[in-house]
Amino acid sequence: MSRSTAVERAGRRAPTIIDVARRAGVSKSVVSRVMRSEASVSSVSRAAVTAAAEELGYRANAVARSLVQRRTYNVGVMVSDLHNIFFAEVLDGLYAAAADRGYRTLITTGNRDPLAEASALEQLLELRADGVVLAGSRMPDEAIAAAARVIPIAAVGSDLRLSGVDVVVDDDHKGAVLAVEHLIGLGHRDVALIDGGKGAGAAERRAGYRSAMAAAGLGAHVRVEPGDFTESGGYEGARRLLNGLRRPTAIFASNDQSAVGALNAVIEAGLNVPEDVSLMGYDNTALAALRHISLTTIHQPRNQIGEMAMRAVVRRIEKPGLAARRHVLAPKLVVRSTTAPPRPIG
Amino acid sequence: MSRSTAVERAGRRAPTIIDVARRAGVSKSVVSRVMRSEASVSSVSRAAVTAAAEELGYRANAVARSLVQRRTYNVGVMVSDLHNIFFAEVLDGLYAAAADRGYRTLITTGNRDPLAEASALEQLLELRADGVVLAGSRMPDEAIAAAARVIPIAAVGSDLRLSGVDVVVDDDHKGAVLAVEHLIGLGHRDVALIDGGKGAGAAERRAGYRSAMAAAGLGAHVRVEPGDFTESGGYEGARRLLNGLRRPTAIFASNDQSAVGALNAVIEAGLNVPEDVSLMGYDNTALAALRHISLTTIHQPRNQIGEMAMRAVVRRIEKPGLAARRHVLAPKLVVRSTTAPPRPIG
DNA sequence: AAGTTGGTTGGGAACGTTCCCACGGGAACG
DNA sequence: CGTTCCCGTGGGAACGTTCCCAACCAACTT
Repeated sequence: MSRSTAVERAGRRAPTIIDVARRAGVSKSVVSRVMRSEASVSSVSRAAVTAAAEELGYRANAVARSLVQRRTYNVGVMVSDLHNIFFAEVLDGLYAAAADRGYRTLITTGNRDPLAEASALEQLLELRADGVVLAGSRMPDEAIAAAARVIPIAAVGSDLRLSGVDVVVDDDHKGAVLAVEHLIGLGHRDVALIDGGKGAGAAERRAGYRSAMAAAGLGAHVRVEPGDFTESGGYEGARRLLNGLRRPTAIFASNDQSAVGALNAVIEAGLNVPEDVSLMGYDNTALAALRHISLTTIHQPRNQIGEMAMRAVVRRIEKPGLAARRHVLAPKLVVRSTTAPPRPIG
Repeated sequence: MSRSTAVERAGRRAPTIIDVARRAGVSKSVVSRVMRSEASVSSVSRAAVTAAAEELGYRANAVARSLVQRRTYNVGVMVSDLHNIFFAEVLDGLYAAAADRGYRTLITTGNRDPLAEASALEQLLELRADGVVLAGSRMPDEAIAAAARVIPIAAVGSDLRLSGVDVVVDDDHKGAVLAVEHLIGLGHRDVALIDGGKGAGAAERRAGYRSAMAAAGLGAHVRVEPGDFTESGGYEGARRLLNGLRRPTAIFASNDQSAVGALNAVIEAGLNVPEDVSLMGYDNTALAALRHISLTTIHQPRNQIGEMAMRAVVRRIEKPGLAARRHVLAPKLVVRSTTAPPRPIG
């Protein structure tokens, strides 16, 4: 087999720093200095190099640079599920924060498959990313911990408790408390929860629901209906709740997706939202904001979550000694049209 | 300044092929051969190398490999907007096709900003991606053409006509015809369009609407209401249509997002869908599938679009001489609950 | 006048691989 | 028994940069 690659056979190779140097009549060192906009280059040389580079269509080779610098200025982001719009805004925050600090963001995904996630992470390590952000990972803790020994890692959207990994989470417990307090404040007593099962943050939300109910003296009214963060899970859960003996006057679904399913079940049962049943979601996704749905929900500062995660990783890239931390952000209540006081008794 | 990088100061450097060779008692060549699973290595050496690599936690350095091979086996994907769930499924297709062919997928985004898109593309070129897929790009044609001279490029989700760039599109004209024929087949005559403005595919959908109406002898009933592919655009458009003199019995919105806005306007006007007004969208996004919305729409084979695009790029990476092509895929009608025959007159 | 300084330049080593070539030794062959 | 062949191996060059060091020249200082 010939030494030349497919790409090269195409035509001429991409110009290198040497080609530019030759054309500009200077040494490769000068070209390198101009490209990195270092100060100590005469304006004559600088102009010659700039012109030559322009004429040749020269583009710096990040691969070679990374090799010699032993760092890439890339931060890898492993997104468990690109279908989940939640992560889109997190990515916005990640991007902005990375760009601010002179880093690029490289996205890979595991398509919700732990095995694929592990291989995506492995890929990032082979590419020698300087740091990694895991968004909603479902990998086993030990796999993450092993990687964290090699490279700074931050995790968002999954509440793992690993030393050596920065974790950025919304305070789901507090968010759930906010939701339940809102409903109780409207006068509801029979507030049921549609659970999120093993989903990210579901346990905290459940605990928040329980403690807010207890704090209001409504411990006896606690009712947790199984669910799984999906629309159909919400639908089924709401149906069971509505067919039950004591129909709740308010339903708190663990996320917006399942709240939309629940909304449908309520309407199918011939009931009105919010007159007959109040309904809440969690996450404040684009779904909740749709006029046609207009769901009262809890907002997570997604953008800020991404920003914090990137900041945490970069901080530890640049000062490798530092310890990883846990960053907790405050959620916010967003009132829309699906919650109202319960019908007066009688 | 010291030569050592931040990463290195942390602790020991990542092990190299040389470290493995020393520990296994062989030369670096043998290690390299084992890592690339080449045949001509004795089983003894192979075992020694494997063990040594394992013990040291050796991981191949893709940066160094890319440098010497003059190719990275990375295909860059520039997604104009990660918030658009449409692209998530395209990405699935891209990923699967890339993995099949031994390539990795690197995602970047331009956040709908042409300038940011251009710099994202530039970044991919500096990283020496072997090829690029543009998903929904809004960059000027000339910028794309310039890049296409350097590297194989495929575009999806935007219907540019550039030689040197593979283009994969859904046949939007045909999709619109499908939609209108469905409505006409149900008995509708007053079918209005909520337009997509300058959005990707909007012009073709408009043309398809017009020609299907004309073909059915309903040219006089053509009514194109401005819109912009957003929910609020759909809402406003539908309001204007419903307040007009001759209220349409069916509304074809240029995408699902605007159809949901229109749905809301119809309901607000005290009308029922589909009894009073039939409603169609386009794209078959997750939104349309929600029980609560259950929108009749046109399905684009998103997964397949991604697959085709990746296949096209890889084909030209491996045979640089080949010409770029245009690939057109067929859309499909998906009937749900928002379309029905019009009310009988009288 | 000689030394010092500072700005500018060029060359060589290094980064961690892959690829090519050469070499040695045993098996197969004549 | 000598030649040829093949398998396994090792070493050096190359990939395109950055970084360090040395060298040069002009201007300034003492």
